[in-house]
Amino acid sequence: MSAPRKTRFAVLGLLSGGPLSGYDIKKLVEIGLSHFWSESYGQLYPTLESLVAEGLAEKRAEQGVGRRQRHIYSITEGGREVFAEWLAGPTEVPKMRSEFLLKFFLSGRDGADESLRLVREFRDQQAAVDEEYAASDAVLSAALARGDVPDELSDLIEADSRPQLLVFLLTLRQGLRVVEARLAWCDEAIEMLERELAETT
Amino acid sequence: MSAPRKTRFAVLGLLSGGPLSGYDIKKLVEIGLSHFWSESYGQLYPTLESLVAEGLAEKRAEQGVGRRQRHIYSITEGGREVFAEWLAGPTEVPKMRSEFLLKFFLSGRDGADESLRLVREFRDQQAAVDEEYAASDAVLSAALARGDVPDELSDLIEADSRPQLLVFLLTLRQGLRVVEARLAWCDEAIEMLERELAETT
DNA sequence: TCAGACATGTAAGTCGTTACATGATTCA
DNA sequence: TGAATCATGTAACGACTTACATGTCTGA
Repeated sequence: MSAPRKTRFAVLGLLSGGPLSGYDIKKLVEIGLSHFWSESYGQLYPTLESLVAEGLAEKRAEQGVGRRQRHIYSITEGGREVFAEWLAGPTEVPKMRSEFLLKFFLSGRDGADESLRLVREFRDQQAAVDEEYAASDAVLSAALARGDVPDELSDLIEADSRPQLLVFLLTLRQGLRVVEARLAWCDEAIEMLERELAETT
Repeated sequence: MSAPRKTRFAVLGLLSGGPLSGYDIKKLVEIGLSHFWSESYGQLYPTLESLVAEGLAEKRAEQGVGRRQRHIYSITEGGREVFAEWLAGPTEVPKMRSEFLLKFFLSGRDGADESLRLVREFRDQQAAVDEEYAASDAVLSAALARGDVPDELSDLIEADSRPQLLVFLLTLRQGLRVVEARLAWCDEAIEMLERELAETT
């Protein structure tokens, strides 16, 4: 049994930084959490409603002077407790599913040529991700050194919060390290497969 | 839209190595693919039925002399085509969801202490996985050097198939590399957070 | 005026897990 | 005899995504 229901905690966690609308939350996730988390509206709005129903969040209508009516949610004391419990509790060891690794494994029967093609394709994919992460890392590292928070992140990170900026940089850097490990693996795999191919022919 | 339905391809791929029962497939996935793939019976048996319904696999009842009736599935020509198309087609860039990274990111507001606790916990978790993978890697590397297939893998890998054994070893080794990258990241993160903590106090 | 961002929501469908139900055979 | 393994399947639930539906405001 045991429902993961992790969307709840992501929402609660973001709300613990201040009141937000569903739309805000979606944007924040896209800006700051996209390399390790995602949420869709179809998940978000119902989750917000259920949080309110359970007393973990409160909904308030912002009267629209100019724009369309927004619904602003704030976390309650109960919500903070539930969030803190989750944070302190056990963290699931994720069971991943990698389509690439599945293909690669299953390509073993078709011979090293096909496996090689797959690795090369994967390498290109990962190299693109690597560049992206490396660029963000540079921006954030510089910001941390200067001690200020980049504009785009001001909704996600409190001004002058060095610990928050550091944690943000570190989450990104884990992604970077993993991608670089995969890149190194690609090179090893290509070399071993090429040698295998050379020996067979 | 576009249904992933990747279980179909995993099944088709395993079937392309020879006829198997649902139970066999489950076991094979557990033995050989567990670090990057999983299947549950609740997914497997319906998938097998739908494969038969679409003419991609054939079902045959094995008359049980001793044991309970088994249903053996074989791949058809059509199944091979569908499988080959998937193998040649584009590979999805996975959108991962890491509960750890979510917690870590969200812990930034609670200060570096909480973040440190999370990283240390994660490090222990990853270290355990690392040991496991490293042990398997040693066994497989030795087998590859000797040129024989370990007994436990004889259902998954054809005897004398060096390319298959190599690919098997390489899938494992990607896992190993990634885990080791995470371990290195943990050390970096711990160091940076400790320094942050020291400077603040 | 029209594209793009802002903004909220629902419906349908897929994917996947867990728990349940059932029953045979083997071996200690 | 009883636990473990072999073996097949279903029911219920939960999580999540996509597409759809709708409408406002801002600025080029």
